[in-house]
Amino acid sequence: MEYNYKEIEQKWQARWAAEKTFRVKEDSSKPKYYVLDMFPYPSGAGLHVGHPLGYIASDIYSRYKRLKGFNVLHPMGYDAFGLPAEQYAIQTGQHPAKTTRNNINRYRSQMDRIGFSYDWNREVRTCSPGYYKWTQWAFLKMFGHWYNNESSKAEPVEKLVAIFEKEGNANVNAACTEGPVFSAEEWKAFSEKEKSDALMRYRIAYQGETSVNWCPKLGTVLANDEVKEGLSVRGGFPVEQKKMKQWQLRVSAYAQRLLDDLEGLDWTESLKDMQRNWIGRSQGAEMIFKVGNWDVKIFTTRADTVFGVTFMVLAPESEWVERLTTPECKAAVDEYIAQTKKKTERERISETKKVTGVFTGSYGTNPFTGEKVPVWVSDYVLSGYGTGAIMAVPAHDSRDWAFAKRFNLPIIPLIEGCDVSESSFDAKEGTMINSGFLTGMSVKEAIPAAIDEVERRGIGKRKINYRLRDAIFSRQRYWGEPFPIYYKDGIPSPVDEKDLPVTLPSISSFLPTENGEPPLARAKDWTYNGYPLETSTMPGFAGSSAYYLRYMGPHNSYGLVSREANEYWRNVDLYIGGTEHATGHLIYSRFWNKFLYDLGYVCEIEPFRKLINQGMIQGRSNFVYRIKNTNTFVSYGLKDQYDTTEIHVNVNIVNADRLDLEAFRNWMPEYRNAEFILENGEYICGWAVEKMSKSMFNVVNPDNICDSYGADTLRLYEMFLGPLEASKPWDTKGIDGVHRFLRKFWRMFFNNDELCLSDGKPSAAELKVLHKLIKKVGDDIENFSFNTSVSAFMIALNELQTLKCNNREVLEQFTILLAPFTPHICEELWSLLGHEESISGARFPEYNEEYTKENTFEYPVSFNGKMRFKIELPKNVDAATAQKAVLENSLSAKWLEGRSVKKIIVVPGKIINVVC
RNA sequence: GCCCAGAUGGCGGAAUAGGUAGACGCGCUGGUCUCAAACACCAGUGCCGCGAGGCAUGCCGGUUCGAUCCCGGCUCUGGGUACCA
Repeated sequence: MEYNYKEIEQKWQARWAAEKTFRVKEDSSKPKYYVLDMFPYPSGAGLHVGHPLGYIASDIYSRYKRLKGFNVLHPMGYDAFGLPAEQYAIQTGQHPAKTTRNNINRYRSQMDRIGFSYDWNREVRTCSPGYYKWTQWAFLKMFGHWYNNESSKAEPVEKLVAIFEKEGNANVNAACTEGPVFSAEEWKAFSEKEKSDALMRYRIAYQGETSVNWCPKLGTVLANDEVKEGLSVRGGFPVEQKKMKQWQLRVSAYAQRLLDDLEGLDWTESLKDMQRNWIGRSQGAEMIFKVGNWDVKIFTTRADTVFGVTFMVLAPESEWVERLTTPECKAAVDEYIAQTKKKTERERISETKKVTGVFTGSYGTNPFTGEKVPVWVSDYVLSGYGTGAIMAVPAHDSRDWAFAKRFNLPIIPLIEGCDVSESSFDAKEGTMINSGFLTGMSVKEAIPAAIDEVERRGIGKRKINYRLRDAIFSRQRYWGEPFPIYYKDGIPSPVDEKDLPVTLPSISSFLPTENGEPPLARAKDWTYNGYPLETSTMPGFAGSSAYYLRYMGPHNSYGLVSREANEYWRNVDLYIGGTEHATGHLIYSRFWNKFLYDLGYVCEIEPFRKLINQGMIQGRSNFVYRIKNTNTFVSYGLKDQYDTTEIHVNVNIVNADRLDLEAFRNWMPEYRNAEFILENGEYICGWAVEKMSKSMFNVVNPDNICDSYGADTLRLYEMFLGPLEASKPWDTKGIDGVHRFLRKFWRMFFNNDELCLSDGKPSAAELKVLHKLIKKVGDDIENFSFNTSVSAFMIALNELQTLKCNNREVLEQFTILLAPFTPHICEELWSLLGHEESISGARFPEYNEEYTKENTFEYPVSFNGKMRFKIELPKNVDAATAQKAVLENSLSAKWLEGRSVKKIIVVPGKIINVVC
């Protein structure tokens, strides 16, 4: 009987679906385990072989955990709102809902072919109203809460109102937007609008004027993590800074908790580092500099360098600029600010080295020296960080140094022996000089001493700043969750919870309106109780922030997640996905979870206990070389003899870098009559590792691999390719070896087309092979070292083959071990072995050390210290010979001399353990 | 610039208590089977050398009886971040 993967895979995929093999329910009799994949955005291009890498790993782990007796929650869904579908809609007029549905169907059929063990009954789609109801619900909760720094948690706005009514806002310690202080009387006298505005500064979901990343090409604002190097991540369009009133989430309120709780997570250090850097905690001080009659607050982490301040700088957007600019300087300052406004983010970055700035005409007073220092404006100071104003210490800050050089401002060195003629001395080390009472201290002592003095004099205080900004939550787009907010006389008001979801209306065109409003403004009757509804929609990360909770009970209509389900499944035990979400989704999701935790809706402070980043599978492109102005192509090895152009060629008509000439001629009409210059009768293509993309003709579709090798081979091969976390190019060179292994495994069960197994007791040799494998595979899966476990299977199979093993028990256990990797073939063999139930209900074999023990013996020697070394010994060596061998042959004989060894443990041909 | 990770045959990669470097797979070479091919199986395969032997885990040094592994200093590659005061 031949290994017919096509038949086997179709058969078992159909059976799993029909028998709902992977459906799970809460079951308190079993320990739970929650394995989650980062759900995909269903793009029009479909899945390529890179996408399933993480899914295969998580599937193996899920199947393994089931064999280990766990109740495994392993769901899948779609992150279905987003820009590409809408851009496509603008181009083609097709409704994004329709293209999204088509793409999802395509994804689903591609995933089904690979044989994943998802509980599809729990599928979620972020764009379905039943799902986004809960995204809107969470938003309303955030709108209805504020962050109390005293209790370090979110509390209802009603409580805040009660405080305002009693004593105003002077003593409220909240994470909030700066604004005026008011008394209880003033609060009571406020108009509705004023009250709304005051509360808005406290809400966790709030509307506020802020400088945003505006992408004119996409017609929308973007969050910081959606912009890379001044270009939009989606589309790569330029982004500029613009002040706009936008919905925002007060993520910054949670900065410290997001930082602290990283400690308890089983994530890689590098990923935690990325989050730490993104949160960017820095400890320093706020200090007041008098400028005329004004108190200008600056933030610094180097209070110790205050004696070296030679000027001050304001951000162009700072509110101080207008007040501090003298009439004589006004024209120049206005001109400078107009120029910076025109620059895009990209230009600002690319011009990093160009130092620009302008003098305001005002002078500030150094609070320590009393000296007057000029106040400048420059775009190297950011309005969004600290106070938007700095004290400049050119001797010890490279940016200040560059600025001082450019504008000829004095540079005063403050650290003994430092040379600031060519560059600043930024390191926090050395002994202070020229620094009044700080002189003679080390920098490490001086920093806190300076801050203490600042606090003692009442000219400032300790302050911790975070780089993490509040998340901008509005998008001026159609294909996203509508906000459950309407405007009553201009006051943003929440839609009643019972009226959720606010469903996305159908509209005629997906473009902004003539007067620049978002597409939702085109919707007829976009109102709530007669009042206009918000016209922007939520960003992509809204729907992905709490989806892992919804999987716990996606059909319940009374809550995001039921208490019972949440208390059973708790949080994600294993999360697999790409690093690209390190500073986006993984921050937002943690924030969202913590907020819901504060409100008592979820029982764990962190959503994802363990996280693995699978590497990217890159494309391996192939090239042909056309001799210029001809239709002749020259093989890679001979191309240097001609003047050629390198052309990408479809990798699907290239096999092991050999071009299929006929297929090439048929590939495109222009190559119909192509001529070739071959080497050794073959056309060899050049190659390069690049991103997998359509335009480079290097996309490999998993369907093709399933056709020609089968899903089991694809699964096994993707794991065999290398460590899960490593990025690697897709290369089918080794796939035959993996396929060969499966065929060999299949043949172990048969003799002349007949199932042929012996029922006797396994031999000692067979048991040794089997139990070594049980140990190795179990350990490897636990450590996500799937590539080495595939090798272990190959080695074990070779050994069993050498032993001519056809023992039923041994092969049955081997099948169970292999089942998580290649479930189809294992199900088939399992059923041929007479089992009626799916192999997923089997138990992972128990490892028995007895079977794998080496021939070990111990005997006393004398020696101090403890060490191990290796030595070659003949088989069946006796103790005396062994000792002699150790002393004579070992590289360590010299070292052993004169020491007293107590005991040496010998394994023939292997390790000898020497104990003191 | 800063932070993180990595560098091992012709190739992907093993070796994670400091102890036979190169497992396993690909590729390549030779052989068996076959009319032939495919499949399968057997043997060989780090480099140099006819050989004995020598050299080998990016480079330079150190610790150790012994270093791919630990320490110091470089080089290069990949990822993150970018005026965050």
